[in-house]
This record gives sequence, structure tokens and C-alpha cells, in this order.
Amino acid sequence: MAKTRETETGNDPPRRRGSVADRVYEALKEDIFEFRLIPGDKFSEGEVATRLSASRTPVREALYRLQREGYVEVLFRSGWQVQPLDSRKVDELYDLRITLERAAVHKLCRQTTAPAVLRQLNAVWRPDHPSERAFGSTVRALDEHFHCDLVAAAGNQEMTRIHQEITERLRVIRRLDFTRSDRVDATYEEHAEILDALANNNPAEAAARLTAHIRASQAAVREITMEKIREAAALQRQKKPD
Amino acid sequence: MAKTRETETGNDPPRRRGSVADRVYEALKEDIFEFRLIPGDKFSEGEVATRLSASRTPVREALYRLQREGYVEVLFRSGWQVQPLDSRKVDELYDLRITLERAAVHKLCRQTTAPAVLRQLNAVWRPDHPSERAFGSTVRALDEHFHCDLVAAAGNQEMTRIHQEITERLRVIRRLDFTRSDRVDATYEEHAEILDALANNNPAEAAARLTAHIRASQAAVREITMEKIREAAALQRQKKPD
DNA sequence: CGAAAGGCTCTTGTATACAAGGGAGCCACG
DNA sequence: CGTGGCTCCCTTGTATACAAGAGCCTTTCG
Repeated sequence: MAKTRETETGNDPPRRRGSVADRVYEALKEDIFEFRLIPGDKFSEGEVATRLSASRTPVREALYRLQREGYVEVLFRSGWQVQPLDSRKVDELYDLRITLERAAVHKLCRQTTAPAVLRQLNAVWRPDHPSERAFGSTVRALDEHFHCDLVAAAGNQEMTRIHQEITERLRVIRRLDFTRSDRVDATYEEHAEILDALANNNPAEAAARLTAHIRASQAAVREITMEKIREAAALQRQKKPD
Repeated sequence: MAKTRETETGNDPPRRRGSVADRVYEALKEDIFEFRLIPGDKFSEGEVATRLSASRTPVREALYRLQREGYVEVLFRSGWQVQPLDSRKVDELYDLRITLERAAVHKLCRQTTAPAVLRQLNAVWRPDHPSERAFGSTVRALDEHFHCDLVAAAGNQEMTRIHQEITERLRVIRRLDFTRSDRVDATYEEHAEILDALANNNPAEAAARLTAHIRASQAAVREITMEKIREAAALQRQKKPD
């Protein structure tokens, strides 16, 4: 249901929507996002082509796009592999995110025509009653929009495009952040603080709050990941006690 | 001679070097860089395939890569077109460059293991005698390396990769900067100042100098471009006085 | 019994064949 | 003469056929 309509936020779809290659691209990306394809999994072009009722040509095109975006890798004449997202790369992407969003915030404060976006974001992140707060995966989507909208509002399309790519790349990880209700609450509060600083045209504080917010999320995600790894390891030990 | 070995600096060559697709990719990119393919030019896949003695399959792969990087665009069932690099996008890419390089400089100052790169850069940009200064296209390559090395030294591979992409995208334009000897001299001096600030572990000044340096280059390039456009327009008027 | 070598299968890389559609030029008609 | 529509060619998008190599399994020899 609703497929991966989320990824249609339209950064660079110069290719005609509805082509087989696009369909395959979206399907594979969703497979990766939904863990139907796990990092390390190997598969072949023909296999994917059969499963998605397409020929190898559009499948290859989709795979090359995904490769460029860092999701998969081709092993010379030995099939494809889902690229694992190691913690080093994750940290690098977070750093990059912070760099870009800080720059966006500074740009935003130098602009005069900002309030439109800010008003809209305020409406979402400052509901009249706490009961109006979203929950679950909705918060993840809203959080993504918050950060993407800030960057987009700065007006640099190239920056927006790259930030969008990073956002998608980190999506698999970031969703973990919103599985804890305390983190959801923190997100609401921190976003509100950032919006305050922006409303006061205080770029330094806005940037500081933004950085702290992202770092907190990053730390929480890292912690949750470690937890999950420990759980998985325990389960593994329980299963194979050799 | 020497082909486009420059682009082999190896950001992401997961594809086997020597493949037809890579050869076509490099050839097309060089065609664009050397203005054998001018922005606005239209061409077809079959045409390129014939010219480069390949089939359409690797040509298409190369074209999709170039499309993703913003060099060309596909017109639905109506051929391909070399994407013009409008001034708005150029400005955006410059802004992005500044953002990334400033971040790199800040990171660099927080590190302890920086001097190696700095020493090497100093050797290049602070020759014992001004006579040892490079000239022509060599300066362009050296300037590119200066900025790329700074970013690479910060240690964020993702940032390095994206910065590299931006660098390539702006190369066509930036080369204009080094056609004026005063700009070459300025580059030497400004690079030296940046290296000084880095040696003194003064991130704020380094970032400021860096920004000023890039902005100066941007302004010069813009001016030279305007000049060239005026010249071209004059020539046009002379040719077709209707 | 072990190890090495050879072949067999499956993989990607490339070439070509086929399908669908857009654009320009031409012809006919008002 | 102008304009609208039609047709043909050329374009990309997709499917399939062919080539070359990497890996594994089997077989054979020491």
C-alpha cells in the first residue's frame, strides 16, 4: 500500500515516471529499506529481472543508479551485493548533514523571505495540544520533512539535492530514533527551540540547537543499534551453543 | 595526449577500468570539457555509439552517469542534450564548495595529525623563488588539488566525494580564472595566507581567507565570462548585420 | 586420502533486434 | 496562400542473443 511514494519527493526525476527502469529502481530501494534485502545479500540481475517481470536492461539501469547512490555494489562478473552501511560512513553522513543544515540555517537567517516556511513548520511542531503530536513512523516522516524543508528554504537547489540524497541514505537508520517515546518528545522540543532561534533571527543559536539536536539523535540511534546488535548476538548464542 | 587522466583521481571507480562504458564516459566528458560538445548541443545515442565504435548499451550507461552528474539531459525519445551550466547553478555550486571547504578547514584545525598535508601544500604554494611558480593550465590543476587536498585531509570520505564531484562540475568555468596572470599571483598569495592561518591553528581566519579566496575567484570568473559573452555578441552582430 | 587441475555453470558486459512514440516535413484542403 | 492533419523517419526504451570470465564442483593423479 502506498508503495514508496515517499521517495517521490522529487529531487531528480528527469526520467519519465512509469518506465520499467523506474519501477525496478523504486522496488529495489524499497526492498532495501524494508530489509527484504539485507546488507551483504548477494543477488543477480537475472534473478531480479525475473522476480519483477522485466528484462535485464532496465534492471541494470536501476542497479547502476543504486550503486551510484551507495546502496549496492557490483562484483565483477560475480553478481551484486547490498552494500552494508558501516558506522564510519554513517558518522560521515551525519557530519555532512550537520554541515549542510548549519549552512542552510545561516543562509535562512540572512534572507528576508523566510517566514512562510517557518510558520508552516511551527504549525506542525507546536501543536496547540500535546495530544495533537504525531507518533510512530509519521514522526519519522515529519522529522525528515522538517530538516529537508529547512534546507530547501535556503534556496540552494544543489544543496537541497545532495541533502535529500543523504537523508534517504540515513533513513534506514534514523527510523530507529522514533521507536522510543522519549526521543519523540525530545524531537518536538528541540525542533521548537530551533524554530524559536530562527524566529528571533539568531543564526548562531539556531545552528547550535540544530547541531545538538542532530547529535542527540545520532547518539540515540547508535545506542539503539548497539542494543539490537547485542540482542541479536544473544539470540545467536542461544541458537547455536556449540 | 594524457587523455583525461585527471579525472582518474579515483573517487568512485567501482566499475572495472578499461570497460567500454568507462571509455565512452571519459570520452564524452572530455568532449564536454574541451567544448567539442557545447551546451545546448543535441545528439543521439546511435551517433555517439558509431563515433566511438561501441554499441548503444555502454553508451547509454555512460550517458546515464553523465546525466546523474548534471552534464547531459535526455529528452524523452528525442535525443540527448548537453546541459547548459547556467549562472544560477554555478553560484549554487560555488556556495556549496565554500560550505564544504569551510567545514573541512574547521575539522582540520580540530585534528592533531594535519601537518603532513600542510607541509606538502606549503612546498607547492610557497616556492623559494617566485620563478618556481607554475603557470597556465598547471595552476588550474594545482589549485584544484589544493582545495581537494584540504577537504580530503579532513578525513570525511563522503564529503570528499561530493566535493570532488562539484569540483569537476565547476572545472570548465574555473579554468578561466587562470588565464589572467594577476589572478594567478593572487591565487598564490591567498593560498599562502590560508596555509598560514591553518599553521597557526586559527580556524576562523582560515575559513574567512578561504571564503574570500573562493569568492574572488568566482567574481573574476564571472567577469571573464561576461567579457567573453560580450565579445561573442559583438562577433555575432558583425557577422549577421541584418 | 588429499590436492590440484579442468570443465561446467552462472555471472556480468556488450551487441543487436524489436517496440513505441515524438517531431518535422509534406500534402491536401479550405 | 495558409493551415491542419497525416505520414515517415529517427529517437529512446526494452528485450534478447552472444561473449568472456570468475567460482565451484568433480574428477583424477600422486
